[in-house]
Order: sequence, then C-alpha cells, then structure tokens
Amino acid sequence: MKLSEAKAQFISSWGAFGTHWGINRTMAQIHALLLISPDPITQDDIMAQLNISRGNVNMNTRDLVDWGLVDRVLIPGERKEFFSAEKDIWKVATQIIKERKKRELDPMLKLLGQLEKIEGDKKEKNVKQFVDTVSGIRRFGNQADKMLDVMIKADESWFLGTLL
Amino acid sequence: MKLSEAKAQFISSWGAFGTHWGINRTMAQIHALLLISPDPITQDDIMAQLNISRGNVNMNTRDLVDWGLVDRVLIPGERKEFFSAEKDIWKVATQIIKERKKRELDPMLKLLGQLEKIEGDKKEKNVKQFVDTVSGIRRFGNQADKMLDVMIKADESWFLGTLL
DNA sequence: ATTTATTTTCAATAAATTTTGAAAATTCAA
DNA sequence: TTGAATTTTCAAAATTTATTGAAAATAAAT
Repeated sequence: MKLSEAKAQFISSWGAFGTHWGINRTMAQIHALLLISPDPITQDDIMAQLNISRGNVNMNTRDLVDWGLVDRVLIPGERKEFFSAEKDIWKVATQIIKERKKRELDPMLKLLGQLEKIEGDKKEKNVKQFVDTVSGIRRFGNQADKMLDVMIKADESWFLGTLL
Repeated sequence: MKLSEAKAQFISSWGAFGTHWGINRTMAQIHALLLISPDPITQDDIMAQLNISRGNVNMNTRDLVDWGLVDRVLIPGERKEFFSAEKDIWKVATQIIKERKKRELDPMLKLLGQLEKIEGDKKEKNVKQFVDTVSGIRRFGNQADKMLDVMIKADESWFLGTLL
C-alpha cells in the first residue's frame, strides 16, 4: 500500500471513529491529518487536502484548539498561521478524558446529586426505584471520576504497568 | 422536588448525555425510563410517557435489546410484550464497554495494523511520521483493549478497590 | 378459518447538524 | 494611514440523521 492511500484510509476511518464519540467527522479528520503531518500546516493546506471550505476549517481548528489537542504555531517570517497537533497519543488520550470529564461527567454527577433529594415515601416502589437508580449511577460515576483523575495525573508507564 | 419532575429531568439529561456517546437521544431516554421503572412496561407505556411514535419506540427498543441493555419480558396472561432494563449499573457499564469494544475499537485496531505495512523509505519524514502515529495509536489501543477485557471480566469491587 | 390485537417495516417527512461562501473583521507591512 | 493578506463570522444551503404513521406481517384468540 502506498503512503497516499494509507493516509486517505487513516483520515477517513479516524473521521468515522470520531462520530461514535460525539465529535464531528470533519474535526476528527482534521485531527487525523495533523497527527500524520510532520510539520505544522496552514488552513489552506487543510482545505486542499480534505477538500473542505475555509469556514469549516476555521471552526473545526478552533474547536481542536479549545480541546487542547492542537496548537496554533507562529512561524517567523510567515504571514499565515500554522497548526500542529500533539503527537504523543497518551497525552492526547488524557487531554480528551480531562475535557470530557469536565464537560459531561461532572455536570451529570452534580445533577444526579440534586435528583436524589426528592420528596415522597421511600417505601413506594416508584420512588424507591428512582432513588436507587439515581444513587447507583451517581456512586458509580463518582468512582469513575476519581479513577480518571488518577489516570490524568499518572503517566503512560503507570497505565501500561499497574493496571494489567 | 416531586418525583414526576425529577423523572422528567433524569430522562431528559440522560438523553442529552447519550448524544455525546454516539447513542441517539431517544434510545437513551427510553433506557432512562426503563431504568427507573420498577416493573416491566410496554411499547404503549413508552409511547405515552415520552410522547413518541410506535415505530420509533419499536426501533429503539430493538437497539437496546441488541446492545444487551434491555430484555423482552413475557408476562403470563398478557398479550403485549414488556420491556425491562438491567438495573445493576456495573453490569450496564461493562455491557456497554463490551459492545463498543467489539463494534469500534477492535475493527479500528485491525485497520491500523494494516496501515503500518506501507511501502516507502522509513527515513522520509512523511513516511516516518505516519508510521509513528499509526503504531503509537495501535499500541495504545491494544493496551486499552487488554485493560477493558480485564474490567469486563472483573466485578465491581475490583473496580472500586484495586484501581484507586 | 376468521377476526382481532400487536409488532414490524419503511417510504415520506421533519428535525438537527454540518458545510459553504461571501462579507466583515482583523492583522500586518509598506 | 492605506491596502493587501489572512482570519473570522454567520445566514443560507446541503446533508445527515431521526421520526412518523400507515400498511404489511405476525401472533393469538374465537
């Protein structure tokens, strides 16, 4: 298989993979392209390689920067701005975990805490099932939350070693 | 807060949460409703409670059954079929991990293995960056894969105890 | 066998999301 | 400043995804 063909496949499947994780296809494709680019590239490079509009590139690179996965790079003497992705996959993974924890898990756990405090007879089976379900999810979520904090602070060798 | 209000909030936010995880809103809402229902309920119950069409309920309950999160229950003497969700949140989590591993991670790792075998000069920086990126992701993915296997086979106390 | 209840399918429709592209804003050099 | 290069914004269009609802299929009762 040629490099150009392999690149296309990687970008396409990384894009498809992203859609299963709440990330839009284009954002994941841009990320894939940046991951395999040895040097920083410009908006125009991304437009050309992925065949997408300037606005689209602009929005999605911004999101990638917000997610902490991509940096804007200034190259001395160059007018355009360049983009470069974090290449260390462990750092990529922990960064994603960190952001998703903040954006999704933490708010959900906060809400569940409130929902447990409902009025009503705890003996009544509808009330009981509701409270049991919510508190079960909340407790599990809190454990997961703590575990992810440990992971985020740890380094890759810990992950490879201790867990297995 | 009243039970009815808390229920509505739980269903709505579980649905929103699902959309961040590649699950459609309605499927997650039906799952939420089943999680807080002490007894099995019918398609008509789901239609009424969530205000959605029969076809929609039918498709999404089928998916939930395919995911192994919901069972069809036959109640003696009843004509209609009933649905009931697994309530143990640890079992729910491991089941989801198991399915997503099978549906997403395993195929991705298989593909990455193929992409590493590209032709070309490994000294050339574009080739090198591609191979390094792909093999980095593949190795990380394989570790995660093994770790998830351990989790799936383990029980909740292992998760609570060992990891933290 | 026929009727009735229930479930499933799927083409049409609706809703949500993504993408475009051109105008506005910004940045930088002369 | 002015003007050219570049980035950003965002309403409109395109695309994708989800939902409906009625017809077909299936299953159970009479």
